Amino acid sequence: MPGTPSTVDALVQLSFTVQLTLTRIAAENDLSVTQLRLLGILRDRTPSMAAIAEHLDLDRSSVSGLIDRAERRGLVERVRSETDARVILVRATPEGLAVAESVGTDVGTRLERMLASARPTDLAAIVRLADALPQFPV
Amino acid sequence: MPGTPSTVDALVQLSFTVQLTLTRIAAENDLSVTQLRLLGILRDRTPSMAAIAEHLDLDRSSVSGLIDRAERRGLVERVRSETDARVILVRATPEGLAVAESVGTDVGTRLERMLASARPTDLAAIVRLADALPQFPV
DNA sequence: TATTGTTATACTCTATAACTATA
DNA sequence: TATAGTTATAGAGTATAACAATA
Repeated sequence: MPGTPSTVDALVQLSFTVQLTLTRIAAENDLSVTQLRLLGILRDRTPSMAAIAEHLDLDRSSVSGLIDRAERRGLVERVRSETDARVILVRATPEGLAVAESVGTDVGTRLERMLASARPTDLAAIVRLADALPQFPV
Repeated sequence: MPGTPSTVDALVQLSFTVQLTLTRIAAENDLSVTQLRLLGILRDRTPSMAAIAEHLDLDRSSVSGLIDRAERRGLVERVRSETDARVILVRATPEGLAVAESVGTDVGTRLERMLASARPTDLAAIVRLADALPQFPV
């Protein structure tokens, strides 16, 4: 009984539990989940506005506002591309990086604690599933 | 290697994939994810405003607005409780129920399709995990 | 012409604080 | 006093449409 209702229900429930954890950690740091995701991206990249939009599956106009607010808070900065004058690159500030590190550690700690009682073989299944599934749904 | 980074990463990624699916299905039906969840709750219940707030982990004032908008669109209706004059119960209209059914089927279909290539034993693990984990995180 | 990013606008979602009505 | 719900307000997030600058 592979793709049964109970499987789908479990997946949705699991997803909301994770999202609620992320929402709370974000709120504790005065951030939204979207800002959290943004900082996660900027930990190891300096992407263009367009690349961020694609990554977050948002319209470019939404990203403009997102970066405006993050910039106003000193978390990121806009940098002109030197090879294409149309392009704006977004880079985390030192403070932004510090917040990203701290929040990332927090997420790890909280979710690991949540998983503490689970069977190791079930956790291995999660990793296999995430690898097998398309990151962007059809 | 139970609660390792890779496990946490997989869980977060899985969660965002599911959320993206839900967001898209909601958008196709001109709904938000929150309205989707609301309709899901009202499929088999007629809860009070306070009960909805608890279920969705929202402030009561947020639920007031949520129900305002759903009511304006003819999806739900407010009903006075007959046992406590302070309480307002929320009931899905026939149209709201129809939308809830349709969307519910859609979610099932899309997620099952997404899971089609997964191993049955991994899906069983998902169900066990969802059962074992606290629905409301610590 | 096509692409990148912004702005104007409008809406949903959310919380805090102050309020009314009922228990 | 305590609880249920609403309103006013403020801000974040999001999309669509129209725009300017650059390729």
